[in-house]
Amino acid sequence: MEREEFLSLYRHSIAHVLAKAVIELYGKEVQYAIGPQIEDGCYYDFVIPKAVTTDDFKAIEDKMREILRRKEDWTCKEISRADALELFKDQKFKTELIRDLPEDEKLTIYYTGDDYVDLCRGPHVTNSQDLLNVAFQVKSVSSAYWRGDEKRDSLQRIYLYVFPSKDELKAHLKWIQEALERDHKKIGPAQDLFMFQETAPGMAYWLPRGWKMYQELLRYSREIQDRHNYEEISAPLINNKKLWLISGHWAHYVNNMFLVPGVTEGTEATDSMMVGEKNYSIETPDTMAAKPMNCPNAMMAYKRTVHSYKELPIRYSEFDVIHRKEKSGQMNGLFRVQEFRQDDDHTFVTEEQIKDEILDIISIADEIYKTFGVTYRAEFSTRPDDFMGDIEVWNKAEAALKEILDQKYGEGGYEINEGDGAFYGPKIDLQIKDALGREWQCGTVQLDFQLPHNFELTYQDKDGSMKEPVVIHRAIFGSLERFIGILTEHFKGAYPFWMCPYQVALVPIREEHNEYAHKVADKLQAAGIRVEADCTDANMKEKIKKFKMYKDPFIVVMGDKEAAENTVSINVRGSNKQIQNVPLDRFVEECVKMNKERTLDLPEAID
RNA sequence: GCUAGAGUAGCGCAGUCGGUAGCGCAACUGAUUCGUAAUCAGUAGGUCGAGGGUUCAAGUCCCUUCUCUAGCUCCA
Repeated sequence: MEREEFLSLYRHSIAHVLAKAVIELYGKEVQYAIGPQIEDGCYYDFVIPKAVTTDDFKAIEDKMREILRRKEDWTCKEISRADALELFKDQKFKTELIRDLPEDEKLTIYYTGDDYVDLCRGPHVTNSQDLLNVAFQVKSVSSAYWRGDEKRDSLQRIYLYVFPSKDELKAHLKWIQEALERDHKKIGPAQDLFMFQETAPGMAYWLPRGWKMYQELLRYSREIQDRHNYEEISAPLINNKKLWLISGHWAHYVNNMFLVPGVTEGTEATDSMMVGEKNYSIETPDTMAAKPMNCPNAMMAYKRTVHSYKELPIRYSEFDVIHRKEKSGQMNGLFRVQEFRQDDDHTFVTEEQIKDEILDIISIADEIYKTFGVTYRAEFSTRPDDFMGDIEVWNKAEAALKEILDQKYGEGGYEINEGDGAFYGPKIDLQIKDALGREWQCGTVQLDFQLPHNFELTYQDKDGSMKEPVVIHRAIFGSLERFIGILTEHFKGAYPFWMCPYQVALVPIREEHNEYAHKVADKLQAAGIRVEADCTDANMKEKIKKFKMYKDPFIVVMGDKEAAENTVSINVRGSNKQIQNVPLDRFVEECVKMNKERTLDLPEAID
């Protein structure tokens, strides 16, 4: 049997055992919904009269083991729709599932023993005995909405780890443990890169070391964008409500925006407005809002003057700070924050230019991701039901995107999410995994037919007629914050040389070697290398320990010998060996080269 | 927002049955001047996330609230 099938069979069967255990523990009034397998096990969704907590995990596991030891037979039966409805008449979720299946669908049910039955396609084991060697453990409990809809029932979801053997379960738990050590929320503050503080939830403080890295990423982004003829702008961080009314954000996004209420003395709050079912009455004519996106300002920058078709594409990039208010419980370290910068761009193109422009964007993405050695997965999201604009334009745009994706990743080399595009246009998202295997959207390329329309943007075409440009929104890092979070976990805090806050750390052995240390520091600095030195009277082991903690790529120790011979002794990050007797000039040269080439790995030797 | 968990010195943690808050590292002072990840000695550091309640007495029990973590939903 293939491993996949094996896992599926066992994990899915264990889910049934979990449901049976929960019912035996908490009574017949338990409502059980669905229990699929997932990457590291399975889960099952329930309505349980009591809240399940970590204290209950052991009881659940024990009950499951007890059930397995009964060695009950699993029997499968085909059943009519009517009989199924009768059988599950007390189970509201099962009833809904049955009703949603096509009339002629053959229904199967599985009995585990004779007192537990579940609606299920199967297949399953034939006797609980087959599951006795399977290793499982309750992982966690969380709330989950029935059918993923927050307006419907809130269920208790119990997650299990399930593996074919104890060893594999153990290995998996160890992997999780190691992943936690890569956690950027631990590494970041430990290396003095960034921190969070209660008075500004979801908004990072960038500390001196982290800010150096941040600036380095910006520098890299600018370097590439210059090469591709992007022009950088910067625009107001807060804008009057009028702008958001035009862009549509007030109607579609106001719940995610930080408002700056009007405070002009004597101004009546006359301008109340219904958004959904909420009445915003605090507004005055001078109500402002922090920008959650850069697009409206970019539209205004374009609109300041008339444009000829000869000017297009026009690429306005910007790195301004944006704010998005999130519901509590949604924040997650740097992965999900309320204040961040994107490597954002709005490109204004003619319809004919869409394809070439997107090819160029993808080539930029490939270049950038390759520099970091991270891999990504592309997702294509197409026209949703509530789309706006001309369906012909949509079709053309989707066809163009699809052609690019097929060409680039091959058919089936990317995921298609039908109907998942934005109401204003289709999009391509680039997803990257974190240490725990969770995927985060980083890069995004979105076509927009709506904003140019709302802002009445035009260009004058060859024949003298005024036409509407298409806007491409794109970001490669996505948000700098999220990307740095991803990189931190990817590199476990040992970043590539070129982006490290400090690239070389200097350790003079005794105070009399400080003079030589200053000379080395000056030389490196003059060559554009970020260098830090510890010229205190601490002993060298302490100095080395501190710089190891910061994961500086090169720790250079210098004593009598080095000062006399004008050389350096290099302790390379990740290795206990030293590279000795390297002439100072040769070392500087090597550092400059690594910066220029943005080398991923550190050298084992410097000849 | 929902479910569960967590919050004690800068960091990592201990604190039993409710009885005056402790350890290690880091910091500071002094000694040590050292060849590749923890030299020695001393000193200082806390409104126990915040607010309220119970009690003679609360880090500990109860309520409210904030922040963080995992997951759900939503998103870059």
